[in-house]
Formats: sequence, structure tokens, C-alpha cells
Amino acid sequence: MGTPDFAVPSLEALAEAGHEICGVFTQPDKPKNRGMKLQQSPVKQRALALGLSVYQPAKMRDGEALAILRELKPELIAVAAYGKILPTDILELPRLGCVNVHSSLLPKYRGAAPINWAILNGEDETGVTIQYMAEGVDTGDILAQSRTPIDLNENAAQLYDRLARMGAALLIETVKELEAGTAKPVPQDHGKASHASMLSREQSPMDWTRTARQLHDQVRGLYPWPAATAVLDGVRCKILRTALSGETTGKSAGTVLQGDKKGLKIACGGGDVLEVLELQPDGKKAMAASAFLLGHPVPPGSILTKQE
RNA sequence: CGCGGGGUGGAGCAGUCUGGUAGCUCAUCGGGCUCAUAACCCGAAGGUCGUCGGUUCAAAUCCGGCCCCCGCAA
Repeated sequence: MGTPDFAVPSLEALAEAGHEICGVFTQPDKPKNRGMKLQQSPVKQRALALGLSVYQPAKMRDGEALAILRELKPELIAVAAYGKILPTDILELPRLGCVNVHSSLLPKYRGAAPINWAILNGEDETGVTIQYMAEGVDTGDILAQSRTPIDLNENAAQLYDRLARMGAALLIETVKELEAGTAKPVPQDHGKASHASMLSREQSPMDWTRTARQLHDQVRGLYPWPAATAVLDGVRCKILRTALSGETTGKSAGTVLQGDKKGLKIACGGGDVLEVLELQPDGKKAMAASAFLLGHPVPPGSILTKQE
């Protein structure tokens, strides 16, 4: 059971490992994007390509999903970013249980957007966890965990891909242990739990009174959606990539220190300096900050303010 | 028919409303200056203005069709 790109490597890994996949559950096709065209989830697309049976129940609690699962008689249910909460009767159905691939080091960052929040909070390490599923979201016993450092310039999309692959590999190992009966579930330390809520566009506007590091983390953590944003020369831009210049300045936060073909440097809170490398104006493609500046002068001394 | 922005030398933009020699910044090439330079000065090359058709003496500009890119909303 899964829906977005994150779940695809796990699906592929299970298939490659030779497991019999009796059914793939994913969210129903939904109207998305320009034109509101109906769109299949990445998991559905991959599953169909693999010739697997796909099920897309609208609800998990109305008995329909349960009926399907009773028919399929799975030994194990593996879940990765499915986007639906499974009721107890489903959790108790498979002989080997229900396991979930979660992209954080549980009990930290339970919930919807663990990868983004790890970066937003400036963590230097994260990982993936395979857990038994319990009634509370991401509260189940831990079966396996794998850690990885977060590079200072890695963005959420890059980390997302890495963790998706790590998660898939760890899932396969864990399934092997479950089959062999050697798995050792460990309860979470609930006292250390934290929650990673869904992202929203309200987190996008950059507040230049924050430190360069905080803004850098915001840019990386919100990439590619909803993305950090700033207004330059009256144009709203997604700020896609930044760098910590390492310089310091006495100018007040939000002051443009340099805005030419060599780059765009802005004073942040605490006298730190953030360099904007790549951005995307509304209605345009992503471009280097220096390219944007050729047609949109942002002279040194200008003051950037937080967008409404 | 969800809402909206855009396609102009290699890059980013102006020009379109109020048709009449296609402009700016950067990059490129040549020359100069300099101990030197990614800096500065002089000069040059480079564009079927997305595409098809219409109106007109004349269309980047006005009208209509089509293609492509992107933001929002979901």
C-alpha cells in the first residue's frame, strides 16, 4: 500500500525480491494539475506496469477494503506513504502483520512530512524506520532502522529519493526477518516523540530577520514544494537553491549586498549573509539568480521584506 | 471547458495599449588599457519577434486558430 514516488522503490524491491504481491492499494485517481485532469498515483502507474492488481478504495473503514483483503489473504501488508489510516481490523488481518516504511528515525518526526521537517529544523542526521503499524499514527514497535547524514546543501527532494531507496532496502531485509521469525520489535520511547505536520504555502515567505542558516534550511526543506519564496524587483520568486556565504555584515537584515552577474547576496538576521543561487519567478522557468538579475535589477542597498 | 503569467539574437528582460529602421544588461568574437584581471575602454558578429492564417501601403505590435513553457488552485 502506497501512493507517491516515495513508495515506488519499495514496491519495486518487493517485486524484484520475488515476493508474491497479491494486490497493490493506492489512493484513487484524483483531478490534479492544470486542466484538472485525472491523475494516477506513481504507485498505480508502476504497479500496472508490473502487471499487478491495483485497488483504490475511497475509504478503509467502510468494510469494502476489508472484504477485498480477506479475499486476497495477504501474509503481510507493507505500507509506505499510503495516505490513509488503516483500521484495526485490517491491521490484524495478515499473519505476519502490517509494517510501515517511515522516513525518519522514529520516534522523532512522526506524521506527514518528516523529511522536510528534519531539514527545516537543521538536523544533520535522519534515516528510515520500519515499524509495525499500530492504531496511533507512527507509534508502532520498531523493527529496523537505518541512519544517514544530511548534507548541508542537500534539499528535501534529494533526501526524499535517498530515503525512498534506503527504505526499500531496509523493508526487504525486514520482511526476510519476519518470514524467518527472527525480527525483534522494539517499542518506541514515546517520551521522545515529535510530530512533523503537513507543509503549507504559509511557510514559504522568507523572513530575512532569521539567520542565514535558518533561511538556507527553509529553502532546502521546502524544495520543491511549497518552496521558499521572496519578492525581488516586484516579482514573486521561488528561491530554489542558496548557499551560506560565510561572510558577515553590519547591514540590517534584508539588505541586498550584491546583485549582479556575480551573484545575489543578502544580509540576514545576526549579520549572516545568504547567497541566492537559483530561483524561479512566477510564470517562468527556474534560472540562475544572476540571469534573473540581468532583466530585473536589484541594486545593492535595496531592502527585502517578508512577503505578505 | 478550474484561475492566471509567458514564448523577442546564446541568457535574462524592454518594446505590444497609442502598427512605421528591433532596444537594454550579460555572454561571445576582435582590438585597446594594465604588472595583471573574471575589472575598465573601443568595436563587431549574432534575431524567420513560437507557429499558421487574416486585416493593412506597412504587423513583434491589431484579429482568429494551433503548439510549447510556467505559476496558482486541487
